[in-house]
Amino acid sequence: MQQPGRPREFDPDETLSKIMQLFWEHGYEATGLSDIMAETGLGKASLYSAFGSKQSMYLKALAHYEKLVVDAAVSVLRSPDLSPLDRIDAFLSSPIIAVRDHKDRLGCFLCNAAADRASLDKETGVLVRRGYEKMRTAIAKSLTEAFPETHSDIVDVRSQLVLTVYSGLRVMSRTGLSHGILALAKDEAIRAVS
Amino acid sequence: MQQPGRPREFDPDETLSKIMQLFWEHGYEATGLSDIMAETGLGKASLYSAFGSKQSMYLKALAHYEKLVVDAAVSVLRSPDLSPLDRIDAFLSSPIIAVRDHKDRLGCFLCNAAADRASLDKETGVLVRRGYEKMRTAIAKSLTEAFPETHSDIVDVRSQLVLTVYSGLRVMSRTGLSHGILALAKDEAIRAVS
DNA sequence: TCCTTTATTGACCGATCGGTCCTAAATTGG
DNA sequence: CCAATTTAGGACCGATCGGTCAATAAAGGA
Repeated sequence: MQQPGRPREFDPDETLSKIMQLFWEHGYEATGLSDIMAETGLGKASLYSAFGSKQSMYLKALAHYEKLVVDAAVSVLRSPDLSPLDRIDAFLSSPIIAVRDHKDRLGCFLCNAAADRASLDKETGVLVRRGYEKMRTAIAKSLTEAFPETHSDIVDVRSQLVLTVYSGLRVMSRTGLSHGILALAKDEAIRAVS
Repeated sequence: MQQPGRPREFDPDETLSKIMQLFWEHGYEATGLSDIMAETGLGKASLYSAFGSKQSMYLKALAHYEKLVVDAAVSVLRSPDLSPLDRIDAFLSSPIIAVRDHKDRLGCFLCNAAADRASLDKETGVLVRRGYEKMRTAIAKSLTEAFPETHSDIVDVRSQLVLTVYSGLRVMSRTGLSHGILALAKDEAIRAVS
């Protein structure tokens, strides 16, 4: 079953991934329509008809990040193959490993968006908070599993700490800080919630 | 004693403070020369002759931030009126108080620069890392004072954790997150290094 | 007073920005 | 084969971008 009219020649999801990469790496203002056209190979009008304005592209890219990357992180935090504490370790280690193995200094799109756009654009703030909360909830679940006797208030506090450390690691990783220094903070954070 | 030629009609330091505010709040790309002209009341050419290109203005603004804000934070961390641990508490509380009392969602210019520019511009990365290191050293000094018997390696690790939490708090504060939630993480971080 | 030096002002520059529109191409159902 | 519908490509839009320049103004030294 297909709509009448000429079919589109690109995969919107794939294209959105490319747009996401650009905004993720360079931020909102530093990414031009021309960059997006070059990266996706699409014309301006195609992009507009598919995704709307630049602002709308950014929000869609952020939502796409939530679906791809945040949900993957949440999966790690629920992986049955690891102990609850090892899952949190893996969660906090991922930014460090990215730097160490792939010189990946993208950081976290949510964190970058927080610094870049959240104070200027309410919708961005809503999306970022939602993504953060997803991760915090998953962290809290792991902590509860690791320490069933701990009061839930304490779990909330500690999960917030883990999330804050994650956010800090991601941001600092963009400055070129060595992964060794980042790993220090991670290990101490794990110790703090154990 | 004065140079020959027409004297400038503005205070470069005051002007740089205004430029700093703009970049701090809106980031590099979202701040236009037109914004800077409006805020400072100066003509484009005056700005250029005094501070150089936009890129150079940004770096000077970042260095200005280091001198004003980072050094002030370091002073807090050395304040003789507070116990060493209370100084660290005050340091981590400042972003939360800013949100609570002044709805100040600027975050930390260093952290914003890290997310915004550091991965695109090496000089920005150098400045940001230098500012971070200043703060970390001051934190380490307070920790050593608070727990003289602790091994210096442990102090380094814990000071890095405090700095990471600070960075995370500052970034998350820009999303509109309530100060109550931020305070949770802060208290737990203090507990972790105590 | 006149010359040199520096600062201010506003016009001006080409390039690029985000966004629109029109035409041609490709598909459907009739 | 013929509308109707949707996409693709690219010319085009006014606005704004960062940056320069020449003319003018204001100071000091001689």
